[in-house]
Amino acid sequence: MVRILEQGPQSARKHVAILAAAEQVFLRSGYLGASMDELAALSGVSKQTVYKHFGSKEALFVELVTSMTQDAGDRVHHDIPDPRRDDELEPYLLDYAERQLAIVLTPRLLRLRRLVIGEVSRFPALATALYDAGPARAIAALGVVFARLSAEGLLSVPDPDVAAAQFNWLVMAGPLNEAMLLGDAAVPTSAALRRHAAEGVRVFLAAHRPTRPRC
Amino acid sequence: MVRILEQGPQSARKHVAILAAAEQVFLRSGYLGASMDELAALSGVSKQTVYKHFGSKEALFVELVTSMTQDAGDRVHHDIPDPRRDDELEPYLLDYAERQLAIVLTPRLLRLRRLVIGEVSRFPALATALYDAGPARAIAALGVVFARLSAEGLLSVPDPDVAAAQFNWLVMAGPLNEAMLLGDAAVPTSAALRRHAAEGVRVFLAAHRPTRPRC
DNA sequence: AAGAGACTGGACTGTCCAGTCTTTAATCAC
DNA sequence: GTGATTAAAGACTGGACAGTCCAGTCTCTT
Repeated sequence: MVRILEQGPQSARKHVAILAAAEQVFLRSGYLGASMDELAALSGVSKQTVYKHFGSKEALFVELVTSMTQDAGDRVHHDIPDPRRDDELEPYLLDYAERQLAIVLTPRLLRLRRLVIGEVSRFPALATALYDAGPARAIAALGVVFARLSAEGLLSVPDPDVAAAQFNWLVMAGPLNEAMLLGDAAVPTSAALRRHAAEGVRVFLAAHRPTRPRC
Repeated sequence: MVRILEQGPQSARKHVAILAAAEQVFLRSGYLGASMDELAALSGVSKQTVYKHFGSKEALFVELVTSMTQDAGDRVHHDIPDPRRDDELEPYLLDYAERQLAIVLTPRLLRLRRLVIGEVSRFPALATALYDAGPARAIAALGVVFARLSAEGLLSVPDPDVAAAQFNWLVMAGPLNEAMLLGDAAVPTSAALRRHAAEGVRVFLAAHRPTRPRC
């Protein structure tokens, strides 16, 4: 066999090939619907090799889902700036909302989410991990920012974490729940998402901007 | 329906027994994980009878899910009063929010939702039906109310349907998404849900109450 | 170059399952 | 009461699938 690209040791290459095939097969067919035979064929590797690398269908599934979950969670929390002045607040929230929407509404992640939700009773730990790496992490990070903004008087929130959760869902919930049930094709265009984000930010700021002295 | 009744009460009893067993088995094990043998045994009926009544696993699943979806949708929209005066507004929204939360966060409906989401690619129509009977219907109904309230000056919303969606998700999204991923045990107590609803209503009204003349 | 370990292909086991078929029991007409 | 019709029970079929096994080949390291 002539190999054009020698990308490191064979074993490592097969490992990632198996993971790539697993992603495709599991996301398409679900946990029970996925066949290890098909998966092995798709990764261009023998079944034995799959079992050598991952032990069992269950273990492969768990490893795939946790790694996808971690990656996605990390991607969201990558170099977010911090608003300092009052006129930076709205653009900051807008940017944050658009960024989060763009990532979470990726077809790949939507399918992952559906898969994990459908398997909650079989793999509760995977769902918890997704919640922690997703909404929980995002809300916590936002809560920290809101707490500071509130202390500095740029924002008036009684409870920063509550406000963070409200902002998060105000922006995310509509498109996310639509996408969950109506399929990947129901994800709005990025222009529509930008408008949606702007409406969420507007309401949030209308409720939480510090009251200015009257008259 | 008529056909069933014509076949005598015994047949009708078996029909509902099968549906009850199907609910239990499908909600516990998922579509692929559910076994028709187990389902038949649980309903105290032979497999032949199951197939006589429903034709196939797929047909039984579709009928079960659509009927549960319809029932749930109808239950939410049952005798909702209408706010007339300004001081009725907040109690109305609170009551609506609590009611909606109480119904949607039922373990039975949560499991149904997980099941349907997990089967989006296999049964897209079921998911669409759930979206229409759930969020879409709730938001549309709320939009009508908000439009009237806005026309009467009790509320200040640029777009009633957008506001309705925002209110809906402000109230529902947090608990619902938690429940989706963290399991039925993660549903807050009704007291906690009442507080959560109150916070949602507070923010919504802070953003949308008509501006009063100052000083 | 050579040994250690990874990989292959495919056959194989045991299990499970949707859906059907045959046999048995019940129900009706007369 | 008897014969005909219908429903039910559960055995059965064909196929799929996770995971194992094996004999022989290939790849990496030293």
